[in-house]
Amino acid sequence: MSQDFSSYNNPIISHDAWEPSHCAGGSAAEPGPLQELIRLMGGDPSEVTADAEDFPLRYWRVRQNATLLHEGATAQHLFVVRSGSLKCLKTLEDGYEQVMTFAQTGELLGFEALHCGRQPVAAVALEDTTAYALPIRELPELRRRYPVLDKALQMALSRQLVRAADTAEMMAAVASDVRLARFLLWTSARMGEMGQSTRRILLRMGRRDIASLLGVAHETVSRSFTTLAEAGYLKVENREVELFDLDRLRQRARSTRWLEEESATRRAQGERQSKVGASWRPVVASNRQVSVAA
Amino acid sequence: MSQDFSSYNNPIISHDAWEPSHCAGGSAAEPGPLQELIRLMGGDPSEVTADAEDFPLRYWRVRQNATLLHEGATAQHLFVVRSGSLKCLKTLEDGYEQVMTFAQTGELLGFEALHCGRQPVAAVALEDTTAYALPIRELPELRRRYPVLDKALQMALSRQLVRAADTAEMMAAVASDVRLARFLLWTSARMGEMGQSTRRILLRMGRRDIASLLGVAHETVSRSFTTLAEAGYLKVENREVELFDLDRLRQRARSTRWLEEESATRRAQGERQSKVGASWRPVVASNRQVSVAA
DNA sequence: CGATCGTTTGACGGTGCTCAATCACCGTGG
DNA sequence: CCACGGTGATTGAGCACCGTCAAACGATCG
Repeated sequence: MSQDFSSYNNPIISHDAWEPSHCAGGSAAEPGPLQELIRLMGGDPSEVTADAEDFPLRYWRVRQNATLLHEGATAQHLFVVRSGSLKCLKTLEDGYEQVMTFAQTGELLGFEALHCGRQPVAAVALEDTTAYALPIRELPELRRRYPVLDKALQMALSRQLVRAADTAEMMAAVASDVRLARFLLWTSARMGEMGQSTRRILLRMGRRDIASLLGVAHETVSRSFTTLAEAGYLKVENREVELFDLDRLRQRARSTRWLEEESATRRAQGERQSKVGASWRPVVASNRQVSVAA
Repeated sequence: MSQDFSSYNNPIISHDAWEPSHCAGGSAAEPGPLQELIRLMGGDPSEVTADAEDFPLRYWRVRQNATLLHEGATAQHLFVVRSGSLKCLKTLEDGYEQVMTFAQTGELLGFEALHCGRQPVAAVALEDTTAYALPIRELPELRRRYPVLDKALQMALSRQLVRAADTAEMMAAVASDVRLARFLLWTSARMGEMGQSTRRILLRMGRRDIASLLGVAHETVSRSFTTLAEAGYLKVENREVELFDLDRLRQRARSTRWLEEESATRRAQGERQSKVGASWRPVVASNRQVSVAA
C-alpha cells in the first residue's frame, strides 16, 4: 500500500480508490489514537482507560475535491474529521448541488445513514483532509467496550443537530448581505473554537458553495461581499477575508425582516452579548399549559 | 464540564405548570410502556425483554400552544412524541420566530441540549399532545439496562439528522410555490409513514409557521396556495388540503433554479420513483482520490 | 354578537435572479 | 516566453418575483 499517485487527478475513475491507512496504535510518546479521537470530538481524553491501546482506529486520507461519502452509497463507516474540511451536499433531482453544511475538525460524518442504510448526503473534501473511520458493523461493540467513546459520540450527535439549526438560522434572513454576514460570523466562531483567528479567515470553499448554503445565486454572494466591504465591515480578496469590526458585523447580521434603518443608532447601548451563550431571552410568556393524569 | 443546576434560570416565569403524568406500568392486556416507546421510535418492540416491566416511563401532556421545551431552559428530559404534533423554533435576536421543523409522533425532542446544557430550540404544541419523557440524568443507566432502547435512540437521532436535511432541501427552491409544493409532499410522505392518507391532509400549523419554515412571507404562502390550486394540483380550504395529482406535484417540486418551462413535456417518460427511497443515482463520477499510508 | 386572530387579495416598490461580458488566475503546451 | 483554454470572481443591465403595507373577508370563541 505504498503511495498510489497514479489515480490522482484522474477525472474518470470508475471505481473508488480510497484505502484506509493504518494508524500505528499509539507509541509511548504520542497519545493513543483513541485519546486523540475523543479530544477531537470534544470529550475528555483523560477518561480513556489504559486498555485502549489496542483500539483498532484507522484514518483515511482524502484529496481535495475527492468525495469521502458518496450519496446513495451503502453505509459502512462513520467518520470523524481529523484535519481539513469538507462540504456536505445533497444532489437534487435536477442536478443542483444543495450544500447542507461545511464540516471541520472534530465533526461527525455519515451518521444519517444509520436510519435508511444509505448515505442521504455526500461529503466532498474542500482541501486535503483526513478522517478517522469507525466501522458501523463494529460500532455497538466499540461503544460497549469504550464508554468514553460512546459518550463522545452522543455529544457529537447533539452538536450536529445544533449545527443544522445554525444553518437554518443563516438562511432565515431576507437580505442576502445579512445572510452572508451571518455565515461569516458563523465561520469566524468556528475558527475561534479551533483556536484560530476569528478575524482573518481563509475560506476553503468557492462562492458557488457559499451561495448554495445560503440559498442565493453565486453572483449575489459576490455582490454582498462588496456591499459589506464598502460598508467597512470587512476586506475581501478572493478567498481571504478580514473582519474589521465583529460587533458591527453582528449588528448587521441581527436584522431579520423589516430591514431596519441602516442608522443603527436606535439601540446602540448595552448589546454586548456574544451572540450565542449569554443572556437567554426570558421567554416572552403567552404560554398556557396544563397537566392531566393519564 | 460543570453543569449549571441552579434550578430554573427563568426570571419571569417562576415555575412551570407542567406535570408529568404517571403512565401505569403496562397492564397485562396492553403492551408495556417500553414496547410502546420502541414501536413509536421505529424500533422492533419484540426485542423488549421481560424485565422491562418496571421501566419507569412517564409521559407528559401538553395543551395546544403550550411549550414543551423552553428555549434556554436547562436540559432535564428527552422527549419522544407519543401523539399530536409540535413546531420546533428558534427565537432570533430581533424576536422573529424561525420555525426549524415540525415534529410528529415518534420523533425525538430535546437532544440538542446535551451539547450545551440548555435548549437551543423551543418546542410548542400545535395541538393537544403527549410525549414520553426520559430523564437525562438517568439516560446512561437506561441505555445500559435496555439495549433495545439504546438502539432505538440511535435510530431516532439518525432520523433527526435526515429531517434537518429535508428542511434545507425545501428552502433550497427559488420559487415560492415550489417551496410550498415540496413542503406539501414532505408532509404527505410523513402522513403516509404514519398510515394516514397521503392525499387528504389537515395542516395543524398556521400559514405564518409554514412561511417561517420555508423562509418566505406568510402572504406569499397564501398566494402560492392559490397558485397551485389554480393550476389544478390541489384544493385548499383553510387548513384542509387535498392533493389531486401527486406525480404532477412532484414534477412541479422538482424545478430548482432556472425555472424550466411549465410545459413539462420535456421528459414525461419513466419518472415513477417515490421521491425518497427508490433509484439512488449511481454517482456521476468526477471524483479523484488517493490513499497514503499514515 | 362583537372582538380577535388567521387568511386572502390587491398595489407598489425593491431585491435578487438571469443572462452576459470582463478580468484574474493557473497549469499546459506550443 | 506567451497563446491557450478552463475555472472562478466580479460587475452590469433588465425584469420578474416577492416583501411590505393595506384592506377586506372569514373563522373561532368568548
